[in-house]
Amino acid sequence: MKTKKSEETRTRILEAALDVFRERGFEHATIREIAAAAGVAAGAAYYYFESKEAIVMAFYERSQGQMGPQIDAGLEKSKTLEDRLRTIISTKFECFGPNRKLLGALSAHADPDHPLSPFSKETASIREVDIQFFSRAVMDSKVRLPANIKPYLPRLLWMYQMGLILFWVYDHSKDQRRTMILYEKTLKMILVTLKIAGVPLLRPLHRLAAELLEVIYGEVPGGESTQKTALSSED
Amino acid sequence: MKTKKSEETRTRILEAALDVFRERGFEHATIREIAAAAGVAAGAAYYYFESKEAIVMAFYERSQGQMGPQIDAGLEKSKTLEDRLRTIISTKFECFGPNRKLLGALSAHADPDHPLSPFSKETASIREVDIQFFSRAVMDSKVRLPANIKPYLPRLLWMYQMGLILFWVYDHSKDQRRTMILYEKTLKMILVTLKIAGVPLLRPLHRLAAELLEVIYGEVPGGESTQKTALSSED
DNA sequence: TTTGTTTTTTGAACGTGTTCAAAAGAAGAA
DNA sequence: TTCTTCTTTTGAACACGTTCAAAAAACAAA
Repeated sequence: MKTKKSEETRTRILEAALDVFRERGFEHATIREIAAAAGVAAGAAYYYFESKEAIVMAFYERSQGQMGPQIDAGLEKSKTLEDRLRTIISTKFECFGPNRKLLGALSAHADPDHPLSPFSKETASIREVDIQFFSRAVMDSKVRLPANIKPYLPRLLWMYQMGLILFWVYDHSKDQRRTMILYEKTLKMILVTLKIAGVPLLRPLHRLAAELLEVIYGEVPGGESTQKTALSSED
Repeated sequence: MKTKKSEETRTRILEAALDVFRERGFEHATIREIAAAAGVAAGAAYYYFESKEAIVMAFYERSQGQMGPQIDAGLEKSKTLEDRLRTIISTKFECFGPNRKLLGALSAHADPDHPLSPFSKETASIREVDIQFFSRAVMDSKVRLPANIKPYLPRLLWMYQMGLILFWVYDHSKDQRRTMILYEKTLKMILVTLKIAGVPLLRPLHRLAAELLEVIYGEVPGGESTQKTALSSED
């Protein structure tokens, strides 16, 4: 039974953890310190969270939840694909901003089998919600892409955004200026690329890309499949 | 003084570690187990290696050293850019093959500040040797690229290769078939892209790419700079 | 050989994330 | 209230990576 008090304790621990993380950095923060700050025993943290890193994950999920409406509203207003992508990505930068470095604790997991990896089946639902934003951004926009590539576009854009965020997390430059330039330039490049995607010259690239995407994401456009991991494998 | 015996003990520990890693996997292998297998006390490992992960790094360096001549010989023989790139990349897959999963222990570090990150200043010399291979591959090949992009090509190809390897490390498919397809298709795509890079239609992309690369790598083509990290920042 | 110096090895101890049996508390049911 | 059951909390204990003072071994100079 989900009692009120229990949920309160959970957030108290989460909040305390975020404080300590911000102060000491993720690695130097100790569970005992966090527990003390939350006014509970060390073991209590493990009643609510699977691991130290899972606390960061909880923060991530919570942020994602809070971003949802904000992104929805933004997408409502903006009309062009560029505006929509900017809405999604900029919102993330803003919301994660105060805890930017914290995300470094999660980016340690490239392994899709690790529960906390952005590509794991455990994080599938978070990821799917996220990809949905990009689906909406692409939907009824003027992009004309070959039918065998278009279905993958939202996932590719999500991947792009993950890369951007990763760069951002470790960007030491003032106000993460370098990330902003990366953002600006690469976004333009993507839009230009989508714009000229129709020219016959690029046909060979399309073919290759389509073949590749089908294998990597293991899906034919229109077919159904139970894909759980971000880059599904059928081993 | 570097005694013979000392070096021998070091490799004994390294070899024992690799055995245990292969058997138990990196995470489940314990230092005490490794030390026991090497016939030394637990602390001894730390006389020779900075950390458990540093042992994997040592393996990486050693492999890199062994690959060098092999790649050199291969580059000598092959004439086209495609052949050269295949030589470099395939050699890596072959050499790392038996210890593929081990590299996962290193890929945990996206943080360029971490000593064991592929992008850190500590690993700069390894990285530079590696990038040299790609320089040789590009050198006196028929690729015609704008002068403001071409200098970055070796580093971009190195980055591409790192991505491939990362995918490979976590590829569960039989014989890493999916990675091989990714390899095949993306390599073709890169070659096609380089081939058509000259057409005027792509001019806007060139401009954006050049501006971006200059900021990210912090270098003007021809200027000197003391870049230490893989994606240098001037904060 | 003896003495002094440097390199190597040891293993106990530390700090940390994590586990878990047991205690404490909350919520009904009587 | 008292008994029962479920949830929450505790804190000692564990395993592991790592440190380090001290012992041992190797070496150099006399």
